Amino acid sequence: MPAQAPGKPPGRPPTITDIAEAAHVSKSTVSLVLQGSPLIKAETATRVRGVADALGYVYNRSAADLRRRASNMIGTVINDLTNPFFAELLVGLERELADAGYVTLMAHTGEDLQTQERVLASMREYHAAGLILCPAFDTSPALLQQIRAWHIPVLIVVRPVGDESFDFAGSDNETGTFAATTHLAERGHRRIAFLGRVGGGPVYELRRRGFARAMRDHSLTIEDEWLIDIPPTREGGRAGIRQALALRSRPTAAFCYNDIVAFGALSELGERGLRAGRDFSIVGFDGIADGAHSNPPLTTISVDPARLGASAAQLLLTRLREPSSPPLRYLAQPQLIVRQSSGWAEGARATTVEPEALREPLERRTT
Amino acid sequence: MPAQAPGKPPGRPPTITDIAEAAHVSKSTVSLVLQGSPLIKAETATRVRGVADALGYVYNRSAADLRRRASNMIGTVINDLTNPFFAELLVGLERELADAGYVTLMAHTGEDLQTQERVLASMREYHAAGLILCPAFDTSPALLQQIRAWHIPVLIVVRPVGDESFDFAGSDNETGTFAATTHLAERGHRRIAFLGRVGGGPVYELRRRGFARAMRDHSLTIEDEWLIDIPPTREGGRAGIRQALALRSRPTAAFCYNDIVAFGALSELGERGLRAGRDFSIVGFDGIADGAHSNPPLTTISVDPARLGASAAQLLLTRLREPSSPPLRYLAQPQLIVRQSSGWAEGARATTVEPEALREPLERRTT
DNA sequence: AAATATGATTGGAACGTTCCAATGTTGGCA
DNA sequence: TGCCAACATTGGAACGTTCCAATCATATTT
Repeated sequence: MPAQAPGKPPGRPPTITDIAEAAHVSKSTVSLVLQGSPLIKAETATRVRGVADALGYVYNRSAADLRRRASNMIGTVINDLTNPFFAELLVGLERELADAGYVTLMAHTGEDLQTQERVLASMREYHAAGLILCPAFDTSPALLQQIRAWHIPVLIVVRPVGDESFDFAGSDNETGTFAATTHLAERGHRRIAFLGRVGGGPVYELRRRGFARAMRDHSLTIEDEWLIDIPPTREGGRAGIRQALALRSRPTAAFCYNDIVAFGALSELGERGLRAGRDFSIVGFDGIADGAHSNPPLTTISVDPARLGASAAQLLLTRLREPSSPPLRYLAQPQLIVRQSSGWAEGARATTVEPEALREPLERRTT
Repeated sequence: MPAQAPGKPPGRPPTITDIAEAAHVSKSTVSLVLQGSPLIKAETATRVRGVADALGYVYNRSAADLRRRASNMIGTVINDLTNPFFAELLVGLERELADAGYVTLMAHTGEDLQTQERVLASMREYHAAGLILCPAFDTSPALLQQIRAWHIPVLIVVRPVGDESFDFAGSDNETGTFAATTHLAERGHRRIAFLGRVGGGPVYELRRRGFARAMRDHSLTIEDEWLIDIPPTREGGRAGIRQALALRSRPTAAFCYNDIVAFGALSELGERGLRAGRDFSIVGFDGIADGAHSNPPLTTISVDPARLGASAAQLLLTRLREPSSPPLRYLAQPQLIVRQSSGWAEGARATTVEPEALREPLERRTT
């Protein structure tokens, strides 16, 4: 602990040169010690370290970064932290990076392309060792090409952009949606709505495809009006349910683009005196923590966002180690978690006892 | 845009010296131009800027930071991003900092004191211009004294720690809770539970005090068993309701320590076939976005976390401008938002029409 | 016409690291 | 005794900025 008087002005913080003097070695030696180099004799190293502590030395990364032409910062760009999915992803990401000795330079775009461009440029100035990008909607592949010219490793997360030549971590959207829809079909639902964006990009496309495939596999037709175009928000979920309930050939269940939409749906159902899982079935996608404690608890396709974040970090770290290996790719296999929001269709009867809802033992103190 | 070939090796990025040469000025001039100094003639400035763009120049902050002995990074330490309250806070924070030309070095502690200490030290090495700290539970004032000795401005957020000599941004917990409890009392509830931690630190104390004061003001007594000790999590909310409903003198309403707890409570009520707002009343605290779309929508005390974050950022920026002004302090005045989760007690009848639920017009695309 | 003020530009020494090449210092071996 | 290898350590030139003091040109005042 430095013996710096609380009120006193800084007074020129010690540098490796100061340590070198005090320890009667050269600054090169000190530098090597601080880097944990095996070149230095063990006893010298401990002595130097002792002196450093005694002087209250603080490593100066600006200086090191300047000389090394690199930093230990990873720039992380998130499009919507308001969605717990991304918050949880970020948590997993940051933890993994910190464990590896990296520090997270974080920026939020709120889906704004200009902001996105600005923060990326800023991260470049700061010499970020790598970038993790959850691209905003409509991010152009051109931007990525540009970043590539910066010669700084980028990992795209969640939403694929551009060709397959970029490192990518995401989830298997088609398989996940297929599982979700199949689950509803197996519970006897024949009229199933899809609540989400039309033309919302590749992720939407894949989910819609999984939905269509599952319907086909169960010989169910899809009425056009069941594909309900809403923004992927809680508000959107509400609106989607309102629309769905007003349809001629009214669905008895809905797959929701993500958990947020599903929450909106649950809310709207509740306000109409309907209970999800009994009067109407809802399945979400993402597996955010809140889903275990919504009303009712949400059946969803879990991609385990925190784990996805951790994997993404791992991928980038691998890339940093192997700058010129072929594109890396990680697709989380999502998992169906059955909770109370999805039930049996009228007429169809449960032949077995419903499985108890899976409930995470997660226990975290908050606020 | 730099005309750098996509595959080619970097090849020594241009520096101000290169620009100086190309523009036939000194590097001092270039430096001044980049800083937007008024000392330089306008036409020279534009010419230099032109050359810089042409060469694909990128400002090197490591170098600048080394020389200036300072950076434009603000270290932000969050204890629990998993709680949307903090996620929204972070969003507000980051946006404000970015607008002011600062970049956010973000770390998540997950309430772990060791992690907290580690990341703070790391931010110090990176020469953060200032720190924003949402302290983990049981953060010792000693840690803050230590940081003070670093001579780097710190702003404490949400949870006060140590004496009043630190800059602080938070919300008026007592008044907020008072309003929440009053709301329940005015709706005819006489047996009101308090779901939260006992001994959970100053924030808990203040909320409990506001609760007690409101009860007293309405001549209501508080049975000990109504003070239900649960962790401030969704799980905790569930457990709290289970306990509450099992009590001899069973409450008809509950104030929840935060919105997360309230969500757990709503979930548990739902699973027991009870409807919040009709069979039992729930009020939360924080005003996170999800509250507008829970089932049912949540009555809560809103502190507008995003705005709190923005204010916090402003406070720190002020401090950076005025390093030695007296301690700054910002207490957000929380606001009661009445939605459907709180209703009239049995027997008490609504004499006026219930106000329409306030619903934010927020519309954000996600995932 | 000299003196002074104002405006525009510049040299060069820092800032605190890293890392290459060089220098000592041992000890082993022929 | 001399030679070489292995081990420990070291000088010093970068890295790309900033900013002070100095210089040079031009305009204004006396």
